[in-house]
Amino acid sequence: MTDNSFDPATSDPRWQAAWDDAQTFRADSNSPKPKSYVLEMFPYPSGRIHMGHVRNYTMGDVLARYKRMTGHEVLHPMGWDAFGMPAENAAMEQGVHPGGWTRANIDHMKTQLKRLGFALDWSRELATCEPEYYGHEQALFIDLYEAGLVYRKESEVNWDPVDMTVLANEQVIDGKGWRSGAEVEKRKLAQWFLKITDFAEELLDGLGKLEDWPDKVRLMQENWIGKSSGLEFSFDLSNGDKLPVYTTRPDTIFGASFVAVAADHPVAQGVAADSQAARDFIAECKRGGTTAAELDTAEKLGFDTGITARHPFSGADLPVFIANFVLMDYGTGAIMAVPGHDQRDFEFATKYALPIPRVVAASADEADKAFTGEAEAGEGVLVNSGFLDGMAVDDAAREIIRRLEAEGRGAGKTVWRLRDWGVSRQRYWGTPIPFIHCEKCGVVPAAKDSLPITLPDDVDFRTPGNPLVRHPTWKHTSCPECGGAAERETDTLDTFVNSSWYFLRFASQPADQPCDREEIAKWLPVEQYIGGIEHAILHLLYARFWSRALSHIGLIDVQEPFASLFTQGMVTHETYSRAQDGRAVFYTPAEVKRTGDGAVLQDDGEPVEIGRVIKMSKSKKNVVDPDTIIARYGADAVRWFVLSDSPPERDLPWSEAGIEGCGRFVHRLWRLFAQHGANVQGGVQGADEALDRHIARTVVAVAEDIEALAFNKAVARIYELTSAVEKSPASASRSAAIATLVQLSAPMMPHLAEEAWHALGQDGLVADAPWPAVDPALLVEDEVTIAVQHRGKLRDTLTAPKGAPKDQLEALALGSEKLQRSLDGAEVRKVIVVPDRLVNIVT
RNA sequence: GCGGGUGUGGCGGAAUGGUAGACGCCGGGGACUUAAAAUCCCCUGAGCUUUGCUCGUGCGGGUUCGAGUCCCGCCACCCGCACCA
Repeated sequence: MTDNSFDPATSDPRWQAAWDDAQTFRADSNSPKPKSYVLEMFPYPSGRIHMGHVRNYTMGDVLARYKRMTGHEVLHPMGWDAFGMPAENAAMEQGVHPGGWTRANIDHMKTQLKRLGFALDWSRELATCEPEYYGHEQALFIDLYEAGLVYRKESEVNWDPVDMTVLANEQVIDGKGWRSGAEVEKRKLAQWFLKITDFAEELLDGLGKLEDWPDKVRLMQENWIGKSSGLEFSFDLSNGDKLPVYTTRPDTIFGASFVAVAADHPVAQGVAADSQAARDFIAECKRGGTTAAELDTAEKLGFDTGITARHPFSGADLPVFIANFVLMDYGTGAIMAVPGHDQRDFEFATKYALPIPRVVAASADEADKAFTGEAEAGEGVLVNSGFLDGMAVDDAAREIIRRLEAEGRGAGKTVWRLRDWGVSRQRYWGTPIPFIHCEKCGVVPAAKDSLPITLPDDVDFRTPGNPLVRHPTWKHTSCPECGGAAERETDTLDTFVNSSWYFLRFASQPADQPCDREEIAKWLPVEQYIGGIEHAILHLLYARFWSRALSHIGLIDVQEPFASLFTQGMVTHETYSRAQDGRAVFYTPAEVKRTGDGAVLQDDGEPVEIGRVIKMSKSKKNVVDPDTIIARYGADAVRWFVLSDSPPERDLPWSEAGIEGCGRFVHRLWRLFAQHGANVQGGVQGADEALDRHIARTVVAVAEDIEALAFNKAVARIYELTSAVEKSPASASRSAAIATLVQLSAPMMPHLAEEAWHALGQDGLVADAPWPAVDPALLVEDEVTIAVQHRGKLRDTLTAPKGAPKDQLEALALGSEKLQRSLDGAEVRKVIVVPDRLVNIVT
């Protein structure tokens, strides 16, 4: 080896081709090795990959390559979440077909991913927009229907009257359609739903077993499912009606001083029918924002209906208000308000001068203690509550439920926040819902042998509305039951359905069914799933639901598809801008040159303002293009950068200086390998024990770091070992260290590692090499450094034999000149000895 | 407002209750070179009366022989949200 430079432009493609030719990363379902399924969330084919993808897929890749080296049969697939609105937007804006646009994007992005040298099994690639995928999804949808997990009901949508289309929430801006600017209407449509609520309890319980999921994600899902238990009972109203309310604090029932209903509650509507004031108030409630933050800070408002509600125990007449803080779609849309023990009720009661009785106190003798400006939601004993007095909160709640149930006036009830999943989308670019509307037979599933029901290609997006509805022939078919003329369902499925089972199809892709039970059992669950926190709730909950639902119908036997979940941080970059006509104009990093602590625009040399480091986004122009970076530094430098420095769960600030440093390190490593190749021919002898120990330590530590996904730490250790090897004189140990270093860096810098492996004269691919073995004897240190402290402050460090007895360490420490100077003759009162660590002298 | 998280040099960050700042970036100095680039070596938390000492992990307390780490109370920022009765 005489060539002293490493050229990624020629080396990267060479090794990528070598892996392809050898089908190195093809997963064998029949392998006897232990399996490992490593999966990253598959991308939406938007057109180009971004740094977030690079970071996500590099993490998974390092793990996949490492797992291969440690003797696992690894499944590491890739595919495309290929249905969705951006393709239809492109169709409308650019006049291209969504399918053509999507497939071109896939081609391009696949090329980009290949440039990064990912160890992917491309033979299992799938795109959800292909009939080979969505046809099976249609079959699954029919299966779920037959199992009673699919139904239709009326539901409200955002309707854009100009574009004649349904809008997603994110497409409604200030109540107007994002494209047309038209006032959005609420329309009721019959839509398809999946019965996720049947699995609410299971999905909640299952979270407890997902120990390798972030607590944060589990908590978010728990809150989303939102189980609460309480009491539902009815008040008798002064107008003769009954008003059912739901409460989670039945124990505080004697503290109820008013009753409140939501603005769209039937009672409110009834009052509004002949009261202009009520109508005005209801309109006002609807004007305010509906987010939690808005509502929380908004003033509590109420409208006294004049109706009263008879308290079920005290018999008191409580006023009934319409209140802006009561939600119609939770519980019964009406509450008993207990101001003493609920902060919202407290604020309301204070504002409208309603009584605030105390019914829970720390002890019985504090029954009349005043409130200190806020409600008390804590534990205690019941007071001022008749037959409940003296009881603990939990016991009182049970007693109230028992009594009301015995009297047939109410019942304990569990209420969930989780609602059924609406999967209908009135769009073209999605999986056609495999149902047929027949005038005679009603809505019937398509025959399984008629699947896939494919999308028509001859559509145009110049006319408003869903092309499937407008298409001259597509929807016309015959009824599978009676054979008569019938129409296809023109709704398509939510794209979250596509991503709810793709990980199954990766593991097993028979032609005649969605997946094979045995093969699924072989590969699932996914050992490590990696993706963004933005999918913490919906995607991950839906995927868990689908696994359960498909298990429920006997297709697979997987309750939890993802054994371990990791959510990586975002890739960020500082922003560059100038104020122009009172607005900020942003510039891309490529247009800007950093100058020490400032930055100037390349074009005019004038300064630009350096803004906050935030997530890369097109609108702020703080993006760097992976292709440009790969072209300049090579794939390995980019991979190394996204693994370095920042812990993977935190944000990664991209910087030009940082990637340059990584590029330098790649070449530095190469020089080490290349020089060694030149030197080794003499056959170097001799051992270097310190280096041997360092290698052994590093091999173990890097393995631990990779398994913990602590890539930044693994990187630091490789830096350290590199420096140590560079500084060490020629020896057999050094030769061994260099081969080891190649193996250690192989998961992270696979191209360089292959090139070096080859140059060192090793056979085959380093991708197929095992993880380096370690002699356990080398991990045992025989000398340790002891810290010598005086009153907890470091005064000296000493070397001592490992395992030295306490008195020996104490004597050694007391012999330290530096310590004695610090002691300055003071009386030693106590000596703390921590074996192999430190001696602390207390005076 | 509620829930969760984070806070350590100029920057990204290390650190089972036991030597704070590993490793990288930036910066400074030097070597090599006609010169530059590349590369290599050294320095790089602050302060001071500099063989060394003092201070220092958002702020204020506490526990401990010893606290970045544990406890209590604050502050700032980030993320999530559904007034869930």
